Amino acid sequence: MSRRDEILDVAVAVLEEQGPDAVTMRELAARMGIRAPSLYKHVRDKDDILAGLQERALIDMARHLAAAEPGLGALADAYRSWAMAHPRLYEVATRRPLARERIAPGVESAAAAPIVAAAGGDEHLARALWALAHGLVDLELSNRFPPGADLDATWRKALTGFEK
Amino acid sequence: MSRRDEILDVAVAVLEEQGPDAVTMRELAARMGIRAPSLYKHVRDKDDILAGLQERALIDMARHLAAAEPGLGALADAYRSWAMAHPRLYEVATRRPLARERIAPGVESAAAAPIVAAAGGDEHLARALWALAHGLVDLELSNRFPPGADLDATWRKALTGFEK
DNA sequence: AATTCTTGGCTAACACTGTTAACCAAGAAT
DNA sequence: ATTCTTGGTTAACAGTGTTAGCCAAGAATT
Repeated sequence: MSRRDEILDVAVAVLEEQGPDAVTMRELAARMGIRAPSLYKHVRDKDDILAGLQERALIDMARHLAAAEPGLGALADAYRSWAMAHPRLYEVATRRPLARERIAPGVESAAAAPIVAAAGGDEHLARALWALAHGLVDLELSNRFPPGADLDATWRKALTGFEK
Repeated sequence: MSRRDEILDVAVAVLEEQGPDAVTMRELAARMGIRAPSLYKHVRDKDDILAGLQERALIDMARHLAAAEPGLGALADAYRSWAMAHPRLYEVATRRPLARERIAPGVESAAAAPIVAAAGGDEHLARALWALAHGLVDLELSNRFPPGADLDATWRKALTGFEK
């Protein structure tokens, strides 16, 4: 495993354990037993680390979505459950422009594939479904829904419009 | 107009002109002809400023949505056009937990009202519609859709599921 | 075997961030 | 005439990402 990958491992751990503000060059370095400037021997800058996290999130989510049972409902469940299992990672991967230059080719389309399949190949429908799921997750993660809202019911209602 | 409101005015200007990273206490102060520490006489901390921006965004968006023609399509257009007219403000207002304690009561429900109305009072449907619109806007703003994607068509397709 | 090159660490330092403390002048209130 | 409040000031601190310059150890080359 490359040193860069070790850094990304540590970054994921810090992110999920202590939140995004704790993902600092000095904290990552400390966990690895080195000093912050040494990180730059393996990584271009902090943005490079975040792009790495984004790529990892896409890959992992793609695998999770691909393993879902067939059908729109199961796919939606998979999407939501992945996000809720890795909330910080979901945010950091999602709330920044896709760094297409820094991400291995095919990763983006692999993540999209299960959704496109569920949409029967209709790319507009696929994007609509994706946006719907992302919107629900994003609003839930940033506490925009009133406390106590029955989000299971909301998800069910949301999907009725699209189930054939 | 209170000094706090002046600060928020400046913050909005800096945000839209130079992006979120430029919204710094020293930059805001410089534009007002004072020094950074003086801002703290009118504002609790930087988070207080961001909460103020969030409140302003909600109010302005509520007015814009309320002025839309009746019908789901027009409401969706209004939502999207407001976001595209104030992209940075939309982000900063949306990508942080709703600071309900710092926001005037009624603002949140006023912003939600037009959507709830369009949903015929069904709160789950309203939240689904909101999430759909937010998801589409959010993904567009962070450049997640492939370059050149026909988003008008995606919006049209997205709404077909919900038009009665 | 002797030399050079590369790798991956180090310290020191810089410019910038939000924020606090301590001070002070001017007008309002008593 | 005195005191209090308002809204500004400078100096400073801890923490951020990042660069420059140095150096030891192992790899590679002659």
